[in-house]
Amino acid sequence: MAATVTIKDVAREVGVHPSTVSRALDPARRERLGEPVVQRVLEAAERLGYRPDVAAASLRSGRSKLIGIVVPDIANPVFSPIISGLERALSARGYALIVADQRPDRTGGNDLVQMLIARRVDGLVLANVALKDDAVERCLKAQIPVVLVNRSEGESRVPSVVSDDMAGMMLAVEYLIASGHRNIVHVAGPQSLSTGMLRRRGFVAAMRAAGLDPDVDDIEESAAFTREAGLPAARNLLARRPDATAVVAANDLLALGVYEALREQGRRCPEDVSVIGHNDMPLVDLVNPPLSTVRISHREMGERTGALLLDLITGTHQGALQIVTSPVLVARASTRPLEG
Amino acid sequence: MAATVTIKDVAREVGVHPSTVSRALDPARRERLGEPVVQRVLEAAERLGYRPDVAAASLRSGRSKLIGIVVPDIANPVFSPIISGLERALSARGYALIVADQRPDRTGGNDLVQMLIARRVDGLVLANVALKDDAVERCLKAQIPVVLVNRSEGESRVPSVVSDDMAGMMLAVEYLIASGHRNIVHVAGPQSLSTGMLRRRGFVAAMRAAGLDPDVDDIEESAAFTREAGLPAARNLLARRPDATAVVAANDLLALGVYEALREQGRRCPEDVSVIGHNDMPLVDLVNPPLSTVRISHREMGERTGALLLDLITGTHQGALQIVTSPVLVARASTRPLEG
DNA sequence: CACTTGTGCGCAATCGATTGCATAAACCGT
DNA sequence: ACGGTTTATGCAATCGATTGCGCACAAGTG
Repeated sequence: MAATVTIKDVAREVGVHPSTVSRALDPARRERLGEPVVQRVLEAAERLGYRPDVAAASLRSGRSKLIGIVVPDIANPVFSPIISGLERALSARGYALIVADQRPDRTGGNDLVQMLIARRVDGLVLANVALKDDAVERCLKAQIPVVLVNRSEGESRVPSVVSDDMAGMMLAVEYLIASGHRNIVHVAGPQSLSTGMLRRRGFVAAMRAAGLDPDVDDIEESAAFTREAGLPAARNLLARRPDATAVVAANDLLALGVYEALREQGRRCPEDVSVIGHNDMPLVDLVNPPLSTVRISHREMGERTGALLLDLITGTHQGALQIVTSPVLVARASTRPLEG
Repeated sequence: MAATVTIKDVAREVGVHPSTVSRALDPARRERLGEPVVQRVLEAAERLGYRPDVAAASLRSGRSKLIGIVVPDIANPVFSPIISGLERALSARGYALIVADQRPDRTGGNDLVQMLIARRVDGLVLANVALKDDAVERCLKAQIPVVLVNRSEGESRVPSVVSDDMAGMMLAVEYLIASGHRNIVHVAGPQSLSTGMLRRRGFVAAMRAAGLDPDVDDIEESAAFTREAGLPAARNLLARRPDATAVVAANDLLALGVYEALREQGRRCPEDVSVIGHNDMPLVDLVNPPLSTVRISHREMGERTGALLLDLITGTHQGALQIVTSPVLVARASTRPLEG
């Protein structure tokens, strides 16, 4: 078997003490050592094929070079690019990523954060916080660096990386208004999530700014950010407001639910009703009709989350703790100007 | 600060030796202990909020309860459900998952497997092997349990969980033939991957079985399993075989590339040309026209991969080492019978 | 030339849990 | 009642790397 080569073997090979090898291998503390020794250690380590034992290092130093991320669903097209971007940022700096999936059916969901902490992760990313979430409390209490991504908390107690959800929704509404629409309604996301609440606020703000004061009838809250939840929500909304000429959905999946509801009623998109989504997830440019939406770069959010978290861990962070990225409107064929 | 409570604290609390606590906490070796002691230990551990230090346990025991997975792209709709299913199977048994993304731009891709091994993972899942891949060699040499998923190796040296790619493609072709099509062509995937090669073989086999002997002109190999690669491949193929009435693509993204090529040429799907894909990824039921395809349950593959790997690790495995799942045909609107 | 200052490295304790072996107590049969 | 088992638990070494402390030896100072 490949007898695992330890720091001791390298030390014996070079003729120095293990502690010297340890120092020589760490770029930070290498400075205090003599140049020739460092070279010999490096050469020997390379030659013997030395790989540090992360477990041992972690045990002694308390640092694991591991980051944990908790997501509601790995396969969700919103979260998978976030994970991807995060992994990229982390691996570039020698960190690895543990992914934990917070499905509702999971026994004691709160255990997830505990589990990751028990694994001694150096930092944590939460992609699933609600506006009021005790997972954040637990991280705070555990003194562990944590960054929220995609969704933020009610009170901003911890750093976060999010899209400007209000602004994104305002872009969508303003675009419709500029196209002549006045009877605009909103399929909102769950109001327990920042994305649901802020997008709804953006809707209301943009409508008011145009002198259109939306009332409760103009908004229907969906049970989840899914196609399945979008359909009944859209049905209700369209029944209440048959005169609506445009529907703004809180995300793309909900917008696809709206498509289905319209189809059920025999109304056409965009001829009868314009629809606009949020996220610009893959393939929505190919659905029928191609969906107008608000584009968010989830991958970029993941990358910036990683950079922020690592800076926090190493204590080198400077700059804002609340990072907000700017979404852009992508107009496709599901929206059209209202004819006079 | 939350002074981390160790096994020693629990031992002191109960009035026993640390080793006793260690045994009491392990369901396997608990049997050999007295009932009352076990109870008191469990109670004390619970009360003090004891969390085992995985790093310490890993160092001593050599087991990390970590599994690594290497994927070509986390955000790919084929691989993200695999990761999701895998994570579910693993977490149910106390294992956590480290995800590593094997992007082409990565410096020294082979380091990924090494990196995971250096982190002392108990097992490895490779979702990105080519037919001839030295990553497998390295795992074999490192004596580490490994399972391939989605793609298999040329020589079956290691366990794998894959869809029956040949059979899936034959389903597609047979369906078209039964609908009256004869001039059927194939946009193949990269032949360096098992999915690309086996699906191509399935195409050839099904055609031959129907007495139609396809030649090289009927097949165009794409550079990658992407929409972008599908477009030029489809262009070439349709130029060579303008009389083709049906195109079978090696996966859904390639099929979407075929859509674009048809649109460029002003030909309609399915009126002029039927198209069929492979994978049944999310949203292909909503594109225009809804794509007929061969459905693979990637999530289930992920779950079975996890179960297999854990059985391998614990040495309790019995049964086949090559698991093959059966795909099903999903007929939608992109295919239609050929009118006599 | 003695004496302080500094540099480079060795020493040994330590992180927390696991495990082979030792041992004391309980139990058994005759 | 006693030797021989069996059973339950204690003991201490161990995994591999990190790190505070301290010791040489060299360089610098009066």
